[in-house]
Amino acid sequence: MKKLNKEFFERNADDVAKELLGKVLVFNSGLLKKRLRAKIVETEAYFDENDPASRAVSNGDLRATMKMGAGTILVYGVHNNWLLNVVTGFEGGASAVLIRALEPINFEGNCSGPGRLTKVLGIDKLLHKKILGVEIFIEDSEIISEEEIGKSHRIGVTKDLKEKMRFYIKGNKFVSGSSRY
DNA sequence: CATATGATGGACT
DNA sequence: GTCCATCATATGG
Repeated sequence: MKKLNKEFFERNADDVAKELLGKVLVFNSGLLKKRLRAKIVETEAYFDENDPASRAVSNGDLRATMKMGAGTILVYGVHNNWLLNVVTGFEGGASAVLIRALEPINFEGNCSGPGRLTKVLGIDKLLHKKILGVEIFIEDSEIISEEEIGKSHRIGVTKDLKEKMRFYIKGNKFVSGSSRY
């Protein structure tokens, strides 16, 4: 199975977010000495200064990180959680895709939620600003058709865009969900 | 150093 | 649906 290359991420964040559904996230856990694999089932797209929900607006470090090359890993800490993102678009632009939920393939754990999945995998800010490829990368896999992709507003965001920027695989039980969603 | 701030999660009505 | 504990940053003095 081939790794997704940089070109895959050098596109609009919403396109990347949609196509990332069904792909396989691979995380080489040095701590567990194990290669963890999980299917991406839920994502969100974030943009630049024009996106009121993006932390690129108010956070200098995140803005700088999102303007780095496509395929850069961005780890955002909020509340007591780490959220895993991948920088998208071209260098100089500020956009990223947030990985919100995973379906575990070769391990056990509740990965239905951006904070949960990082906790289960053991991801923290050590990965911040690293490039997708060694510790963590994404493999090409099944393609989710447009009809199978559900869309909604982004979660927990105070000021969201009119556009629906959250994408998930319809009917997948690993998609994060509760009364709040 | 002090303080404000949540891309959350979980408990509760 | 609402409420709130919690804590690693970012930022300003």
